[in-house]
Amino acid sequence: MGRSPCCEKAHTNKGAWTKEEDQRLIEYIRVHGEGCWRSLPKAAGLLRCGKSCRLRWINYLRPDLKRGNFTPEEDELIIKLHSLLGNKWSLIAGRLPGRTDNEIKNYWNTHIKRKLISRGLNPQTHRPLNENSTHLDFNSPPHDLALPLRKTESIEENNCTSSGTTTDEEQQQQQQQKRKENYGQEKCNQKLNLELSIGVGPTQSELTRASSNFAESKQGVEVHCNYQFLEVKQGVCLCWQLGFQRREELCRNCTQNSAGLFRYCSPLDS
DNA sequence: AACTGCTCCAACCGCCCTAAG
DNA sequence: TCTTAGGGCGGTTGGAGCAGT
Repeated sequence: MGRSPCCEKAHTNKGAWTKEEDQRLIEYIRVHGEGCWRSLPKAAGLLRCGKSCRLRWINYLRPDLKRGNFTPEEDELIIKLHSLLGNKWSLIAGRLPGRTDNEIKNYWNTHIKRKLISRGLNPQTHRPLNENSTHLDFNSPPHDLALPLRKTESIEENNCTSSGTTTDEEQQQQQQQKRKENYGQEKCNQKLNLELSIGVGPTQSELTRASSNFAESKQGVEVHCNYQFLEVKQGVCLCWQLGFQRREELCRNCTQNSAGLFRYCSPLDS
């Protein structure tokens, strides 16, 4: 049994919004406020999916949106935040008032990627393009790591292909693939208590202090973040947890603070 | 003018998470 | 504890607009 669709697709409009639809949506939200997107279209007299209404409002109609080109300061802030957060566009957008995750995502894909490449940097890793990849890759588990089956993983979940039949080997491959895909997320969600933070320098005292917030100017765009810190639970080197370090002892990338927590620390610009 | 290729971005899709029952 | 609806998110797509030929 699959999930029921979010709306009756046969009776909804798709594609570009008309001015009339925009006006109806704006007017409805002005009177009733945001919320309950599923029932909104009917109440507002719109032949649209609730999700579509939400997207239209959040990405285009919201009155607090800042339209227009990104400033160089915003460019740099996005780059810095991406180097820390990866493709967490909503988190990045949260640091750029008036910008939406969709807008930033599009801008990243169309402008900033190229900008970084022209600087000789890999847009995903923020490291030099010609450098051998030795950084922490949160999306790939170590090759030799035996990954346990998740509790929620069922055979039914994995044994169907588009043709409807699979061999045992295919099933195993699919399960392994799925586990690999889940690995990075799982590491972050379950085993690591990651505290992302941006600081101003590499010293130990600053490491402690740097669990803090961004150093922001009045406009919230001037950010000093030459280093990235990832903090993990007591007594375990982060690199070991991720499988990049064979022994639990401290590796060269991690430092231990006074609370016994291990931090991964690497310069963003290196 | 017509065609082609490229860029940009609004919108959609499908999955995941979470709160409520 | 389990199920499900609803919201949120990241990845992808499609089409409008523009430049080059």
